[in-house]
Amino acid sequence: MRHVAALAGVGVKTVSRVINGEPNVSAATIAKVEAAARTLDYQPDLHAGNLRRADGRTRTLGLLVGSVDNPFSGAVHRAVEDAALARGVSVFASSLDDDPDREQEAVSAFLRRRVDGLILTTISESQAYLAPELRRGTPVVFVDREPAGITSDAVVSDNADGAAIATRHLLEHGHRRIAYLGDRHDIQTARERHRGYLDELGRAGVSTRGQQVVEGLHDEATSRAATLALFDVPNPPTAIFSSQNLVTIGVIRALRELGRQHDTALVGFDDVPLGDLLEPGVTVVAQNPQAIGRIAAERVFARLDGDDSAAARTIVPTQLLERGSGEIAPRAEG
Amino acid sequence: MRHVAALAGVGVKTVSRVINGEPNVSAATIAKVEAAARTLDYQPDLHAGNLRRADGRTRTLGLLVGSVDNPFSGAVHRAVEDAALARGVSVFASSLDDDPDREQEAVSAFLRRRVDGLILTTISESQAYLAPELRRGTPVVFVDREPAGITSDAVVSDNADGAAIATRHLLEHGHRRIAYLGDRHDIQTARERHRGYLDELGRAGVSTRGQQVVEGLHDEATSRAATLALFDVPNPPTAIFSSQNLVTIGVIRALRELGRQHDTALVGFDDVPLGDLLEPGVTVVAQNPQAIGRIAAERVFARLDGDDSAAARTIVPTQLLERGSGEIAPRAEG
DNA sequence: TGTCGCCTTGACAACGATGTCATCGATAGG
DNA sequence: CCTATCGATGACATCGTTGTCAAGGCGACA
Repeated sequence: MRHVAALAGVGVKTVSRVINGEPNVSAATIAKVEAAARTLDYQPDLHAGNLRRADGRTRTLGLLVGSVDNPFSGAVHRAVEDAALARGVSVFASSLDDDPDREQEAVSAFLRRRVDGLILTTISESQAYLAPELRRGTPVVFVDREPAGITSDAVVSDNADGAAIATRHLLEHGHRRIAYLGDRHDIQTARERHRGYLDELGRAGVSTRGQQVVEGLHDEATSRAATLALFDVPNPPTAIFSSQNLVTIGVIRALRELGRQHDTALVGFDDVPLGDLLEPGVTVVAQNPQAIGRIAAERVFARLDGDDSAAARTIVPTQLLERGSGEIAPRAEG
Repeated sequence: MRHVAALAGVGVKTVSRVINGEPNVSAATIAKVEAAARTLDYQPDLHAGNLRRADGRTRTLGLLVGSVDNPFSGAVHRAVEDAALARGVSVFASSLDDDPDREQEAVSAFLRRRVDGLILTTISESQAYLAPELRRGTPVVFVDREPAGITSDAVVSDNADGAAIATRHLLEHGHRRIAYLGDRHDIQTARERHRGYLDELGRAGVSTRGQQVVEGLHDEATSRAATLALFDVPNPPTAIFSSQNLVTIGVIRALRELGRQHDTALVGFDDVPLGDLLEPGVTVVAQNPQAIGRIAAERVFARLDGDDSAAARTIVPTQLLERGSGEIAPRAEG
């Protein structure tokens, strides 16, 4: 900026005025400064400005998702980016990998960079460590999973309800042996989905005792292995509820290997890419990651714009997509 | 930091020393400062530090990909993040949407935030506008597509070669009417893939005249429509080469609607999620986005570490994955 | 015991920008 | 013609941090 001022033959403050479009600068001066800026290919330093600027905004957001490589996360990310772009805000994106240390690291990196707001998927037992930052006025919106040990905005799917819908769907198609394949128990949504499954069985008066329940599945490989094991017993399940997209994919692989994809019902939680093109099509309780991301971003910006209403939990509806795999009838008892 | 210094009863410079782990601070002082920092929940301001710091590094990277929502982009992003995380670098990720204005906007936003390096997928005709920034010493690595009007590192797939492999594969299976469904012609990789297709037909002595070539396809919907139209002529193609993942998905949808997925061969460029689970499995020339992202990040960091060798173009091999759709024999002439 | 040198520490300027305020000249009003 | 007002401009302090440098204290060594 000094250089631009020197080249244009004006003071730095005048350059600042031109760059920021402040009023009360003569047309001739504006032209001189703009020419100089172009010549020097000047880009203002946003951070230096922020240091002194009144609002102290970095026009930057921190986003923590499961993994930027996961379709659900990608959709959330894209929605957040779209909302941010409209306001000239850039987004730092990081992957959680369901690792509490990564959560801490990422949040800390965001805060050191003075992001204006945080949109977080979390895994650690408590997010109480964010309390000081919240008091400082930084908006924090939790996505996908609700926070613990702290109160702040959250945008989530109704996991228990969605799991119940999936389970009911299978019950309604006559299944009574419905295996549950779930993610790690330290994940809040996994616990909720497990609960929804059990509750629905209970409501239907179906014993939860005889059901095969496997938790701790986190990727395709472990899910595939767990599915294969399901059929290694006398009375294998006639239906499977898989509570996460990668788990669902593992189940599909295993069922194909066993040649049982057409005689074992499957409903997954969270949509699977190209799920409608598989045979059978994969019936899922789909979440709405676009809406989750969009609403979370809107919430952050509303807070930044001064909204100080009480922290709210927004529930984004799930939707049962019947594509075939969930509508398979139970095998005749054998 | 002033507050921490005041609470600890020391000077700000001493706090700075403790925070940065500089030597020559007494153990007692370190303890006092750390206690004060914890009490106040102090987070150093990275940007303020950078303003004065000698190296002027923000420990920040700008990444521009097709769309953070696209599986290819997600994989690149994840690889870049992994490399960056190891060095304490955070990543700004933006989506290009193949829009030149977005390219300019995103790069400008990155530069205003003083990123240490850029990893870019580009669409505008020339990246000459980056020359001043390059001269300033900012490493710029182009991914997926090569730059124009400027020389800098690039990490790409061999698009023409991959397209030739796909085409040859179809020729070897006896096809002579091989339709080409491609992306917009202003995309460098799309042109390369088109070229590879034509070249291979030429090498095989197959006329390119009679082939149906549709370009300008950018999403599932347009690709689906174009595919349906392919079969609206007297001698429809017996094979299709689709030059991009979304285009491939559109083709699959259309072939299913027509009931021709088992009698029309298909090879796609770029892998498709769950492509191995479809029926038939989708034969593709797969790229290696993980490697592309990783190598690009390594390149940026090598440059930052002082590597000033000539700009290099790294070609990441493609791989033909035979899964069924590409091995379908031509229909008997009718 | 004096000197030297090392460890420890803080005062101060500087990074690149913006907020505040004073100055200057021109214009309008009396 | 004088003064009040306003537009245009720049000097200067400041944001939070680090680089530089000097000073004070203490132990070691001659």
